[in-house]
Amino acid sequence: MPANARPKDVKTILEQLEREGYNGISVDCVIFGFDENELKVLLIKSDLANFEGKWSLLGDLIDSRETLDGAAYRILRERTGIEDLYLEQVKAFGEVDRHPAARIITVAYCSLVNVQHYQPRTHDNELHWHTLKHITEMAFDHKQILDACYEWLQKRIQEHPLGFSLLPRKFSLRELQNLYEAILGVSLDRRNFRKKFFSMDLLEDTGELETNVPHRPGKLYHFNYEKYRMKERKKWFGIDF
Amino acid sequence: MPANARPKDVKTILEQLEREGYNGISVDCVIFGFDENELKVLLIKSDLANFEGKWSLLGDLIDSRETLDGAAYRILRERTGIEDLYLEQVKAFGEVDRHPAARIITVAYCSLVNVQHYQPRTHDNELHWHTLKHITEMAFDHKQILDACYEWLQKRIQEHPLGFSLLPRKFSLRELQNLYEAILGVSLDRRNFRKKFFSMDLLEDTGELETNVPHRPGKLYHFNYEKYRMKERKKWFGIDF
DNA sequence: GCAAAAGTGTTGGAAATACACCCATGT
DNA sequence: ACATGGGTGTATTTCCAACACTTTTGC
Repeated sequence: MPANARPKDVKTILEQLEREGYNGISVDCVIFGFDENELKVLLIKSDLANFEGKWSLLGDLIDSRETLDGAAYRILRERTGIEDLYLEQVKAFGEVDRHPAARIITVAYCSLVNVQHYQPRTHDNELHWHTLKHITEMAFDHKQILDACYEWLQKRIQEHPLGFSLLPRKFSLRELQNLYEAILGVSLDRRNFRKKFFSMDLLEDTGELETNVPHRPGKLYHFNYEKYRMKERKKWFGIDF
Repeated sequence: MPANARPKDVKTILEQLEREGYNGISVDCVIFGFDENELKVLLIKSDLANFEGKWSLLGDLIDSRETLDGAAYRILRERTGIEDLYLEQVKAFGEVDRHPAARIITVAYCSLVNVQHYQPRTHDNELHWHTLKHITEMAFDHKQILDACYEWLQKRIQEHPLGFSLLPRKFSLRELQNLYEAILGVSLDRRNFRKKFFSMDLLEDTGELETNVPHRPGKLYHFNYEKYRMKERKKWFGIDF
C-alpha cells in the first residue's frame, strides 16, 4: 500500500486548498420544453469573448452556502421565474480546460417545464427556446452536456413519469404520444400506446374535451401522481443487456 | 426576466471566486468486491478527529490539473495499486456541511474489482474489505454515498454487463448467479438464469472445469466483451413505470 | 453408495406487437 | 359530404416463470 493512503486531516486539506488553488464549481441547467410537437431547450446567449454569439445553458457558480440542488433551483428561479418544475441531477463534467476563465467543474441538471409557464418576449434575443435537433454548436462543452442530458431523458422517460411536466396539466392522449415520439425519435402504434397508458391506470379522465380542433375532439386527461407514488412497487427483476 | 440573467463574463467570475471563496472538490470511490458470496466494499479508517474510528470511502481532493475521471483513477491507483478496473461516475454530493474542514463537494465514483487483485494484509487495520450489509455507520455522509452507489449498482447490473469485473476471468455459472443474487438480494431460478445468459450468447466456454470442489465440477466460462460491443444495439422501446 | 451441485426441457400465462374499421367534429 | 384525427378489439408472437429428474464428481 502506498504511503499516502490514509485520508487527509483537516490541516492537510486546508493547506492543500491554499497551495494548489481551489476549483470553481458551477451548476448548469438543461431546461427542456415541448412545443409544436418538438422538443425544445432554453438557451441564453453567451457573453464571453471566447464564445461570442454562441448559445449556452443556464448556469452559475455555486455559492459556498448553498447545496447543489439549491443552486440549480436558484438558477431557474432567477433566470426564468419558474418555481414549479421537475429537476434532477444528471452528471458532473470536469475536463480541465472546459471553461476559459478558470478551472471550473460543473454539475449538470435536467429540468422539464411546460413552455406555457415561461415564454421569453419575442424580441428578447438573449434567452430563447431552441429546437433541440437544430442545435449544432454551443459555448463551452455545453453541447456535450446537452447530449448527455438528452440521452438521460430518453432513458428516464421510459422508466418514470416525467413527461407530464412538459405538458399542460390537462392533455390529450395524442399530445402525450407526440411527446414520446418526439423525445424518443420513433413512431408508435396509437392503439398500443393508449392500451399501455390506460393499463397503468394512472391517467384520469377530466371529463373535458379538446376545443378548437378541426376534427373530433379528444378527451383530456391528467396524470395522477398520488396514485403513482402508491403503486411505486419495485419491478424486480429483469437482467437484460 | 430578472436583471442578472446574462451569463457572467470572465472578470466577474474571477471576482466572485475571489470574494466568496472557492469550494473544494473531491472524488470518493466506492470500490465493490465480491468474496465468499458476499458483496464487499473497500473502506479506510478515518483520521479526522470528528470521525475517529469511523470508516470512510477512498477519496481525495482533486488537483486543478486533472479531470474528475482522472482523479478517480489516481485514487484507486495510489491507494490500492489496482490499474485495471471498471469505474463510472455516479453522482455529485453537495450538502453544505458534509465535510468539517471546508465546504467540499464530492463526486462519487463506483468501481468494481476482483478481490483477488487486491488483498490488504490481514494485519492491516487501516484498509479493509467490509461486508456491505454489515455496514451501518460511516464517516462524513459516506453512508449515504454508499447507499446511492449500491442502488446504482443494482440497477446498472441488470442492464449492463458489469458484474464480470467482480469475478475471476474464468467463472462458473454458479458463481455468476451467486453474484447476481448477492447484489440484487433475491434468489433466482437456476434454469432460467442459465437460459437467460446462454441466450445472450456472450459467454464462452473455456473448455476448463472447476477444480477442488466436493461435487460435480462446473464448466468455466469467460465473458466476451468484444462480442458485446458488437451487439450493443439499442433495445428500443419500452415505456414501463 | 451417498452427498452435493451440475446440467437439461416443457408448459402456461402475460405482455407486446401488428393490424383495420367506424365515429365525431369543423369546414 | 368530406377531411381529419379520435376511439376501439382481436389474433399472433414473444418473453417470462414455474417446475423435477438425471448426471458427475469427491468423499
